[in-house]
Amino acid sequence: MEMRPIRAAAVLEAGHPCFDCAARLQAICGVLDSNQLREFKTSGATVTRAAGETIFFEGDIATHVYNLTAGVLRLSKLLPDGRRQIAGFLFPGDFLGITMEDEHAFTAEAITSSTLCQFSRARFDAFVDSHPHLERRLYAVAAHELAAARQQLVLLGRKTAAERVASFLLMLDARRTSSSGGLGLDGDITLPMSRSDIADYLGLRIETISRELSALKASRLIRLSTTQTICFVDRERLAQLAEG
Amino acid sequence: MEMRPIRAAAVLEAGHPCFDCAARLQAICGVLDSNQLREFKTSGATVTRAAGETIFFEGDIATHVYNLTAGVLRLSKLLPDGRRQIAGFLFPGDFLGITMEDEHAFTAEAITSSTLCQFSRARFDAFVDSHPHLERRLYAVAAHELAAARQQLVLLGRKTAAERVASFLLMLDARRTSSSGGLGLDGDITLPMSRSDIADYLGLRIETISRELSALKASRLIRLSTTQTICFVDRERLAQLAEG
DNA sequence: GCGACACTTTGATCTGCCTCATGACGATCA
DNA sequence: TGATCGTCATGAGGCAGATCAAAGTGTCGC
Repeated sequence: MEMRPIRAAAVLEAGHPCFDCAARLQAICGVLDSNQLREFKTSGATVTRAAGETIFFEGDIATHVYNLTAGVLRLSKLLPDGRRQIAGFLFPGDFLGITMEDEHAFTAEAITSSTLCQFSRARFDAFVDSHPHLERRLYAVAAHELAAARQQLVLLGRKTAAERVASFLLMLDARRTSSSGGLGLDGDITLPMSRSDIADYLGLRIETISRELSALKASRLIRLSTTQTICFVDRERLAQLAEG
Repeated sequence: MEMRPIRAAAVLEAGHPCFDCAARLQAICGVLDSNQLREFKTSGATVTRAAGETIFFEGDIATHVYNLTAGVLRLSKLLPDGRRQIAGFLFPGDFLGITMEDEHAFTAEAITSSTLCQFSRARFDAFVDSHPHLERRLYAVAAHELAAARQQLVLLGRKTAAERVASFLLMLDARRTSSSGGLGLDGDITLPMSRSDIADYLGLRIETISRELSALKASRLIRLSTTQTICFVDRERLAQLAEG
């Protein structure tokens, strides 16, 4: 099932509600033309969350779906004793709320100050019903997320701590190139999330993240400008390390 | 996006190509009526694989998609040094081939002798294009697989060996109840896969699987009729163990 | 039945990452 | 400037699960 090139006009007229949305072409909205987009946008609302605030909790009834237009989110789940696993990070353009269940299986929280387009599930479904290429786009998004999750299964099931951290840095860089707002000079990437978030994403402890980053730095594969800014020195060897 | 109850007739006339397909109602075919189903089925082919044979390799061009009608498959990936991760098992009724990439990211192999309905990607896409509720069903399948994969992320990232094995047994039982062919008396479930497959699915070694199953047996949570047949003795405590 | 082989179980030891402890660093604010 | 707090880094030691080794069990062909 390929994406047919139903391309929306890249430029919107001034005054369009999505005029200054940087994420529009990355998001599912990318397949809508100016009029469809206006209708879509006005069927929902814009909501913002400060860093640390929650969009929804695991177990909440899934009443809405969202498009993330600015900021970074994490999707996480807690075990009864407090162990936490982060299933993924969301960047501008990402769709939030793929599920066929009544309840959310994961908690969604803002890592940085974030902006989202919010739609009620009922309205969203109705809109999708009448826009077949949007439905197709949604399937593509789900398939993409599935591929990413399965890739992460390999990492969590079989990779060493060093391989996990290397894979993570490369993955983050790959996404930054396409969508994220965390830009920098050349090989510089910004880590919007804390060591704790990285650890819970990679199935490690924060001490291990620190140690592995220090080791990568000592082997001259990366440099750490600040604790949140990383510069690739030898991407080749990093990629080798990531795959074992 | 809910499933509207576009329900196909449950009973097919004799002579219909899908007449004796046990998986029809579980598979994506469940939303097709008798005529649509005939058209669909005859647009593809039926293929069989013996235990251990491969349907496709990771890296192969994704030329076809499949419906598994009988048997059990595994989806796996190898790291260069031979470490293997199994991303999931497929049972009758499951759809194989959700991807937007040109290449398969995982290898699909038959664990038991299996039968599949095979469709060329092009024909399948065309058929889906003209059957909107099939498209919706595909999205539901992708969303379901995504939820399962994320659940597995929690297991691989944060659960102990004992918790993983307990979770696995319960998950297998839950699927058997709905679709699998591995029936048995009451609480008996059949493990169609080897210890090695279980280990590579749970991110453990086969010795650990053996030890944990022995431990569950010793604590009277399960009984092992044969090495491949397990009987739940205390499902309650098993479920508690699975969640920590 | 018998032998060969693959899979599974069990035991002994090892190790990679976790746990616990402590200190460094940066941000905020008085 | 210094005090307080949260995040990050680093060291020492421990443990869950890996690794290595060997014996038990089932299956298949003859």
